[in-house]
Amino acid sequence: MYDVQNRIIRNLSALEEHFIPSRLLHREGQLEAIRDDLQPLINRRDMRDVFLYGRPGTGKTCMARYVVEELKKHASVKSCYVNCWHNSSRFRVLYSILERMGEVLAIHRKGIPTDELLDILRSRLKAGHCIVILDEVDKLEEEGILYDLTEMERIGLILIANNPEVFFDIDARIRSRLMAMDNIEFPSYTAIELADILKDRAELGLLPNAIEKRQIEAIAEMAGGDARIAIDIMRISAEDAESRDLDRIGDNLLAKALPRIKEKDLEKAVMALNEHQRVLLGIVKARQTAKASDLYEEYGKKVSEAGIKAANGRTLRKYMEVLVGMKMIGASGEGRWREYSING
DNA sequence: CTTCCACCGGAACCGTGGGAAA
DNA sequence: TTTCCCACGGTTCCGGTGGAAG
Repeated sequence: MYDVQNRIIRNLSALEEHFIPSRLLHREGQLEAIRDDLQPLINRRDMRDVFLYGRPGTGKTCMARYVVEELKKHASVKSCYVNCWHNSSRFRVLYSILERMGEVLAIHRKGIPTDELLDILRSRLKAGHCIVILDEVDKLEEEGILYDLTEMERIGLILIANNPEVFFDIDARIRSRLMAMDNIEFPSYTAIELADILKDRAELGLLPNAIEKRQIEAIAEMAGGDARIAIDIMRISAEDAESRDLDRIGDNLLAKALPRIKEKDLEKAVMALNEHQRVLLGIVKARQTAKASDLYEEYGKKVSEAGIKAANGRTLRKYMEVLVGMKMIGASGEGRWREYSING
């Protein structure tokens, strides 16, 4: 569909999360390094596995996709992207890989053992190499899958995580394999670098004069080194301006965009919780800080008021673990002196 | 110093639900 | 249809921990 009557947005997809730009600014070193690691695939040899780490919005995922797409123009390899946040078990990771390789029909059976998935994958790989991008690899619950995949021939891994601490308290055999990978750091962008990236996106996604250079610099300053946030601010304020039928983005819309992004992110995260987790989160939020004993006591009260069957104590601790892992709640102290608090 | 207490978290276990084979 | 097999979320069990109480 052509956006003929649009006054702000030229091409919305260029401002969305999964867009892969034709060039990646300020990542020349990383790009070269990964290209070198993938190089052997062109001659049908195994690539060197890579591990990309850095804070959110530093271009890791984008880079991985970019490099894989680029390579596919020169080599016949398959590729698949798996997000370990949603696929955290050994079974789920393998299932996703096979699914993205087009093997769904063959494995419709639900009662299939995980080891059989490994065998299927192994046999499919006889046909050629496959690059697997494992995003948010630090969210994996069964790290053993990393061992399975690293020992498999014709599979190339691109692992992505927020911090290199995935290496800590992990099985030594797996750790040594991770250490042997090419570890590539993605530092946060500076405001100047972010402004360059935004200029590129604005050229693709927005109509001329929809946004001023000065405003782009302001967004870059706001985003705190996070390209995802920067581009989101631009997209949301552009959509806002478009819906108000303006012919340029107003400064007031820019200022409104950042809190809206945070709000949306939180909303999305809360949606993913179950009712017990929401009760727990609500209690900590209301009190700002809660000792474990008080938290569980109040949970019991709230839940019986609402007529919900209380979850087992161990289950509650697992729920709290999830909440803390999502950074929605902070935790300090040990044992019965553990105290939970609201972040930020 | 020893025992107790209340929570933490790993591991084994169980019930459930869905798909396939008999 | 029944029977079997499996993954998965939740539960049960239990050793660990460290300040408080005796």
